This record gives sequence, C-alpha cells and structure tokens, in this order.
Amino acid sequence: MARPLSDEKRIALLLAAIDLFSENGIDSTPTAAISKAAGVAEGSLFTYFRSKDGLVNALYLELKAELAQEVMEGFPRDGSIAKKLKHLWDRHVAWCGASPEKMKALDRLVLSNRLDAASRAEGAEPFRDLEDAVKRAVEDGTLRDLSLPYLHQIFAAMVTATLQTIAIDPAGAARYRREGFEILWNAVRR
Amino acid sequence: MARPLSDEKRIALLLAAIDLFSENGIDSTPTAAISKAAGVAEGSLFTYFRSKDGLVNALYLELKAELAQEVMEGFPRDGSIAKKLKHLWDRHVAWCGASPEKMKALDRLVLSNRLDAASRAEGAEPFRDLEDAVKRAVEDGTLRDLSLPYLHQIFAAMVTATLQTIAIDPAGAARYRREGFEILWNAVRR
Amino acid sequence: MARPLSDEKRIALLLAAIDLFSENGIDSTPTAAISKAAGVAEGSLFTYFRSKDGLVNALYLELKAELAQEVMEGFPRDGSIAKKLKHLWDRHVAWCGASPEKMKALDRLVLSNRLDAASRAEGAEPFRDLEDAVKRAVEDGTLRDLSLPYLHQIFAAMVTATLQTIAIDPAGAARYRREGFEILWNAVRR
Amino acid sequence: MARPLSDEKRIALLLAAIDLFSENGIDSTPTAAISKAAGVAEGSLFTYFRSKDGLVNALYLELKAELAQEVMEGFPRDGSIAKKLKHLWDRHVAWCGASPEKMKALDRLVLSNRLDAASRAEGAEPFRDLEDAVKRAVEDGTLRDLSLPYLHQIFAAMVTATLQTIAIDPAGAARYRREGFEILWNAVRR
DNA sequence: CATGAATGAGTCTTCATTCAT
DNA sequence: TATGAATGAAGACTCATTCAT
Repeated sequence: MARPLSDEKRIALLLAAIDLFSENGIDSTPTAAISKAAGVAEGSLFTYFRSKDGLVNALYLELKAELAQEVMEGFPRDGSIAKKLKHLWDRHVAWCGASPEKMKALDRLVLSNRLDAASRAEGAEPFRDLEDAVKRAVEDGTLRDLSLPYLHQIFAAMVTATLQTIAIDPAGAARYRREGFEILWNAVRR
Repeated sequence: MARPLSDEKRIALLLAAIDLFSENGIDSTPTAAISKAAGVAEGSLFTYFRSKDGLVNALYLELKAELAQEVMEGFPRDGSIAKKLKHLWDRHVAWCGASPEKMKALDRLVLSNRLDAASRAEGAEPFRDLEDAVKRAVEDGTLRDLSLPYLHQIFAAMVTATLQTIAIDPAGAARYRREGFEILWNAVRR
Repeated sequence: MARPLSDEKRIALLLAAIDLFSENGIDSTPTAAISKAAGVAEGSLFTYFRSKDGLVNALYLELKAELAQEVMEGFPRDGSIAKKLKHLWDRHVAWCGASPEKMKALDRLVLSNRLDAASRAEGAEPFRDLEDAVKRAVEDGTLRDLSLPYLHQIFAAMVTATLQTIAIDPAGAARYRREGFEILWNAVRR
Repeated sequence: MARPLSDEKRIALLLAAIDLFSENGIDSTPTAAISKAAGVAEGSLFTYFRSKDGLVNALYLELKAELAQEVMEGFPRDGSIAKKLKHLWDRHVAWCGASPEKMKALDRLVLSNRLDAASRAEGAEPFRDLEDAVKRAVEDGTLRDLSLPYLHQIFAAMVTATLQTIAIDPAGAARYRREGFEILWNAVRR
C-alpha cells in the first residue's frame, strides 16, 4: 500500500550527513545540503527524521551500532583480558581507519549539544558486556586499579591519538597500531 | 598589531566568548550574545574584531598564549626530559583544572573549521622549545622512538582523558594527575 | 454532481473539518489533520474534494443546506409574518445551540476569503422564499421600512449575539431566546 | 545614541498590517508582505515586534485604544444613559465608517486565536467606565434587565449590522445610523 | 480506489555585519 | 568611538498536492 518508506533513501540521507558533518561540522550543514547530497527533495528529509536533531540522534545511534558490531565481531568471550583488549583495539582502529569520515562525524556528534540522554544511553548499550569484562579484570587484579571512567577515557584517547596520527601518516598505520596497543597495555595492566 | 581602544572591552568580549563558546558551542553563540554578556554594544564587537571569525581566531591565540605562559613558567630548561615532561604535565593539568571553561572553549576552537593556518602556526609557536627538547630525547634514546606527532597526540590525549575524568570525579584530582603521568611516562620512555 | 465513492468517507471528512475548523480556524488546519481525524488517508481527501478550497466550499454548502432544512421544517407558510419570524428565530437559535461547532465553523467559513461567488449564491438559495415573505411584509406595512439587507444583517447579528451569550451562560438559554425575539420583533415591526 | 527606534516605522508596519489583514486575513498575510508594504526590510519587523503574534497583539491593542479614544471623546459623563449610549453609538459608527479597514482588521484580530489573555484584558480596560454606567442603568431600572454580556453583544452586533449595511449602501449612511440607534434603544430601554 | 511517501515553494525567524546618530 | 537599529540572506520546517504502489 502506497510507496513504502525506502531504506535506501534513509541510508542515503545518513551517508550524506556523515560526509557533510565530518567535513563542515553539524551546525554548518544545512538540512537542504543533506537532502541535495542524498538526491532527495528538501522536504523528504523530514519524512525520514522528525527534525535535524532527530537525524543527528539517529545518525549517532547508527554509527555507534555499526562500531559495536564491527568491534564485537569475533570477540574472544573466553579469552584473557589482554586478548579482549587487543581484539577491541585492533578492530576499533581498523574500523576508524577504514571509515575516517564516520569517526570524524561520530566525534562531532558526541561533542555537539544535540544528543539526548536516551540516545547516549542506547548508544552505550552494546558495550555493556565489554565494560563488565573490564570491571572484573580490575577486581581480580589483572588490570590496574584505575577508575572505570578513566580507563574509558584513556582507551578512547589512545584510539583518537593513534588514528589522528595514522591520518597524518597513513604509511605507518600498522606500526602505530602495534605501538599504540603496547602503550595502552602498559598503561592499564597491573 | 597595536591594540587600539580600550583593552578592558576587548578582554570583556573575550571572556564572554569563553563562557558562551564553552557552554553552547561556537556556532550556537550569536555575536549579539557575546556583546551583551560583555556589557558592550552589539556593534562594538566589530570595532575590536574584524568579524566573528576574527574574534574566534583571536581567542584561540589568546588561550594558547596563556596556556603557554602558564605551562612554561619555571620550565626546568636544564633538567632531564623526565623532569621536563613532569613539569609540563603538572602545569598543564593544573591550568585546565583551574579553568575548565577555557579548556573546553579551546577544544571547541580547535575542532571548529574557523581557525586559519596562520593562527594555528602562531598558536604552536611558544611550544617550539619544548618540541625540540622532545626531539632530542628521542634521538638520544631516552624516549621511545615514536614519531613526534604521535607523541604530541598521546600527550594531548592523556591530558584530555585525565581532565575529563577529574571533571567527573573532582575529589580524585590529585590521584588522577599522579597516575596519569605514570601512565604517560611508561608509554613514552624507553 | 453525482457523488462518487463512499459517502461515508466524504461525511467523515466534512465532520472532521467542522471540528478542526471551529477549533483552530481554517488556515491553521492542515488537510493532513482533517484526513487523520476522519480516519482516512491523506491523499483520499483529494479524491473526495478537488482541493482544500473545494472542501471548504463543499462544507459551506453542506452547512447552509442543513441550516436551511432545519430552519424551514414546519415553516408556517400561511401564518403571519410575526409567526414566520418567530419560527425562524426559534429554530435558528435551536440549531446553533445544538451544534455550536457547526455554527462556529460556518462563521469562519463566511469570513474566510475562500468561498467563491457560486457557493455564496447557492448557499443563499433555500432562503429565497423567506426573503420574499419579508419583502412583502415591508411592502404591506407590517414591517418597518428598513432596507432588506439591513433586515438581514440585524437578524443575523441578533442571532449571533444571542448565541454567543448562550455559549457563555447556557443556563439562561430559554430566557435569552425569548428576550432575543422580543428585541428583534420590536426592532423590525411597524 | 545610535538610531532611535523610529515611531514612524512602527506605525508604517501597523498600517501595512491593517491593510493586509483586513484584505487577506491574518494567516494569509506573510510577515514579508507587511515589511514590504511598510517599506522596511524583512528583518526590521522583528526589531519592532517580537514575532508575528507580537505584532498581532500590538495591533489589537492599538486599534482598541484608538477606538476607545475616538468613542470616549466628549463622552457625556453627566448625561442620561440614553445620551451616553447615543454618543457611543454615533461615534462608534462614525469611526468604523471612516476606517472600515481598521474595523475589518479588528474583527479578524478578535476572531483569530492569536490574542493572549493579557491583551484582551488590556484592550477592554478603557471601556470600564462605560460598562459601569450601563451596569448602574440596569440596576436603577432605566435599562432592561438583560445580562451585561448580552447587552454588549447586542450593541456590537447592531454596530456590525449597521456598518455592513452602510458598506453596501453608503448613500444611506445617515439614515442607517439614525434607525440603528432607534432599534438599539428600543431593544435595551425599559 | 486507497494509501501515504515525495515534492518544493513558502513561512517565520535568526544573525553577522553595516551604518546613521 | 560607542551605540543599537537596519538589513536581507540563510535556515529549519510545514503543507497542499501529486503519484507510485
């Protein structure tokens, strides 16, 4: 009945938003530019998303979900915490390296004041397991007794640092990834 | 160069911009709001700064200069690289902790697409000495042979991680600062 | 002329329009809201009415026809002009009192700039007989020699005034109706 | 200091709004059309009025105030209630006759859903005295014991009826005014 | 026929910047 | 120089209408 909401268009809009947000920033990207880049009418953006903020939150969720899936695939559920962190690190760096605009967009999304609490909560959801693993490792003495948020921040910070360096010098990617993990591991292991 | 007019108003504008930029973001802060918060007429902003971007660049320079001065004060020019880094780290964390809005504003400034190349260069200027010291330490084998930009990124990332953690849990500030440096030092020393 | 399609849906749309027009005004009521309230697809409105203005004109006609039927039922064709006016007045006030949203909608319809001349003419049609009776009464001296349009206006104005008062104080309805007619009759009789 | 807010422009905007509102209706009049008709920039409308609704409410107040002044000028404060009503009627009809667009605009304003309670209250203010006089006349038996709101409605209704008739047949203005009052007086006197 | 997604012109409002006072 | 009114180019969003399914 009637034309169904096309996933294709929804995705085109999200992809266009990724490009434009990463390039120009969220506030400097008119919704009209997104529609145009997605090849749909200006008004159509608003049949797929309630508002610009609706699109922003949806995109955040989409990117977090993709990141989670990418990162959690093949997660060594029964391996040591070192193995787990290594897996996480490698796949995280790989994803960001493969999709730098997505990472840039995600960064901007996180820093914008446009995400509502529900989105932030939902975006964090798929990483719950991981968080638990880290918590247990801290408790059983495998990891340094740093507060969890601090561990988080350090992990995220090292990812960002590594990726930005790779962005500057792509040839050294493999080396930066290896060294980055060494550093991270030294930082957090007991 | 020579600053015309009342320094007082110029400074009031910059301070207002810090507050508003850190709180709401640069793009979401109208120039009229800055003038108002500074207790100055709307038009006056444009006698002190060529344009909004002019103000943005000037504020960036101002903050970088203040950070440099704060961080370089008492710099142990003749100490070991460990001493130097420790000095840097402590004062950096201290400044950011003391002026969180300035740090937040600076972060937003850096991520905005509004800084021109000249400003970025001028902002990096006062840290040249430091950079040289690090370069020498890498060359003489005291520091790990990480590329300079990577060292930079790691340092900045750890500062950010530490500060954001302190922001969440101010009571643990001293501990986070100590541990942060330990981690950083483990990461970069040979 | 021949109404195509389901009369049920046409009527649902008209009823929904009455509610929404009377509540929010014509211009502030999107066609989509009418369709929704009628339990019909957005597009369907346009298979029953050429356009929004088409619906507006159709509704006007419908309401005028209903009013005419209601008011003319049992019209004392052979009674005195006083009887006729009394009948008219009572039934008019009764109808409006029973269907305040219809009256409100009709008021808005009349004041909107959307009715075309044909509609206005057609809407006035069923009251032609009445008009003739009044004209004759003026000619034979039973009614004051006021111009016909003026009589019209006075009648309508008194109805409106009476109804709005009833809307404010429903308990006094019967009294307002009685007094209203007294006033009207005093106004127009010789 | 600086250009002062020009009353001339404010008035030009209000006059333009009167013309356009009375002609096309409030909802069908874009703010841009008002600015243009007033000979100012689109944005200027919003330096004189907070929003379109702000303009609408201001215009309502302005028209009510003008009407009050016009109608109350030379009000026979010590005359009989008949004299008072006559004065009121004559000046009211005169004003509306002289400024039909103002009356039309005022009608539309009142029927729109855009007036806030404060505006309605403030608009009614200057007629307080009058209302008291009527109330006393009802109490002392000079006027029929109709509820006050009803008296109001009747007065307004008769004004409207009379004016619309004059609009149709301007030549008969004087006669309609005279007869109108006769009718009104018969309606309300004891 | 029914459905509701698609369209893009039109609307109100904001805002950086200019300029009269 | 200081002020804040004036400007008009965007920008987010709405909505009557069309048309693919």
